[in-house]
Amino acid sequence: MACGFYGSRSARSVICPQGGVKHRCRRGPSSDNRLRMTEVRVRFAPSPTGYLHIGGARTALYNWLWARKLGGKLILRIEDTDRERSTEQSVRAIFDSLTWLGLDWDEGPVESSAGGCASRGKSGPYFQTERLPVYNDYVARLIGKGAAYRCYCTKEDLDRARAEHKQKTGNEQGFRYPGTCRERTDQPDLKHVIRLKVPRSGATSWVDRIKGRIEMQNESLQDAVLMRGDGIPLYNLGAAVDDITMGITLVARGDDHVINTPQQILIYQALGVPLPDFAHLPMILAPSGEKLSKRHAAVSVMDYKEQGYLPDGVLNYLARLGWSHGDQEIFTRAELIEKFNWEHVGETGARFDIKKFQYVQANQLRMLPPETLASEVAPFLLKRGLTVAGSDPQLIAAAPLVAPRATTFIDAADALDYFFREPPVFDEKAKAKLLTAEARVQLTDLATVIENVTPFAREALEAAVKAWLEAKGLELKTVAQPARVALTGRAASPGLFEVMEVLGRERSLRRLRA
RNA sequence: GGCCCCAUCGUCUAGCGGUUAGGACACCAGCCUCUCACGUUGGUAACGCGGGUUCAAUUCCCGCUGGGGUCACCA
Repeated sequence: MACGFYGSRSARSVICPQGGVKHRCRRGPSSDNRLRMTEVRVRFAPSPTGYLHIGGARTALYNWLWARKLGGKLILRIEDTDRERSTEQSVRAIFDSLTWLGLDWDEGPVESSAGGCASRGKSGPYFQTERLPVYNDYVARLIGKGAAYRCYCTKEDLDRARAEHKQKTGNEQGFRYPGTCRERTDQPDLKHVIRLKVPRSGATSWVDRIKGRIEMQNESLQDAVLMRGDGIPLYNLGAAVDDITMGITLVARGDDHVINTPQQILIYQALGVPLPDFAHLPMILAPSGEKLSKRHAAVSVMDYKEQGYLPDGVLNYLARLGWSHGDQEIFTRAELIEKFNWEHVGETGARFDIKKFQYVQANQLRMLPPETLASEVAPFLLKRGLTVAGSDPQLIAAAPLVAPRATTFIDAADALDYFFREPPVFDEKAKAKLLTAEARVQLTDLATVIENVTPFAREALEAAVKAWLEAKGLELKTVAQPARVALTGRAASPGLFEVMEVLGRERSLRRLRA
């Protein structure tokens, strides 16, 4: 990818904000009717300042589900206006993560086959730093309407004012721009930022698709900086202008943006353009209740890929974390698309629970057809030094045996190991305990018993072995464990006869006689 | 601290005035069984507090408490 206007500095590990604010108003009337009239256009607008974390992935998922459910469009927009922190590597991480999850976008930047960066869709470009003329245009309009103004205050001026505020109130927080340049009439050609001219009275409100009606008094709002001194837009300007020019009909984003929404609405209103719907998703919390960070769990989407999770497992868990559909816990992708709605998105921050995640993931793993499980687990086998083709019939035969015993592909690969390693790795403890001289004699007999069983399949094997045991007055459990260790090297495995069947006659005999 | 948001088992949640407050994860016990899982049966476990409104509040309103978010020329 050569979307490279970031230089090659490496990504810092920055946690994308996905904070939370909640409310308890009744939901507004659904605007499904209106949405049905016009094309639904939603967007996922990450900033490329680190890996894509699961909170961001959940936001992307909900947007994607909504677009797919209603036949709308999902736009991917890269909010790279923080030049300090944005990296090309992070852009790639966003692409890779979304692609792995299978969350495809209809418009936005795409990696071209040549390895460069192309653009798909007609409302691009989709990198904010490539849209500077658009922001200049809108700033001029806002100033023309009296909704924004040039502010010549320097950083030092503001720092001084902040210090005074702190001295006076004893509080570092709560400083607000005093409005020094608000009514300034001379417009010298000096370095300046652009600020939003927030009305001094009145209130700004909207009916959030998740949180219901939210209202804020304008006097509690700041004259936020819209554009830096260097002409690069800040979040509120970039988001509002892009959502307008890209025709976004529903803005669904993290709950930490509730506070920015009034300012953005003010921009829409000043411009006289229709408002989109807003949906603010509660944040994902750590088990302790604080903001989830990498101290608590793997938070990068790609970490889960490496740990052998399934995209559908991740998506299923993320969907259920904060959204529900009655008592259903396990969903296919198609069901998610069919059943998702904003009405059943919860208003409370949800704690990340790895156990529940694993449960959901394990269920998704078990739903895979043997062929798919085989081809997906093959790379994880390779990581253990076992070169097995994903299409290997023996692998496909073994896959269903380990599926109910595994949560991730890593578990599955581990459980598959002895089918493909010759000789198997022995659990020394189990070997010492169970493969006694006495047991070995018995295993030799067992080998003889199964030697000519035809077909060499589980039912026939079980019948033959049981008949032999009965004749000798023995119970299966007396030979099962030694046999298991001889065949698999372990004290725990799938059923003995299934294992023998997959191993085949030759190898089963060899291992029993070893 | 200001502003904003939230509040049902430990966790994720169902509930949208009258329910034995349901499900799932986790946990405990039993069953199944060649081991380990899967599966299955049962169990422990919740409406934060105080006022209203109402014949009736988990549910509606207010306050309190608690938790969270946000107060940048970050997003």
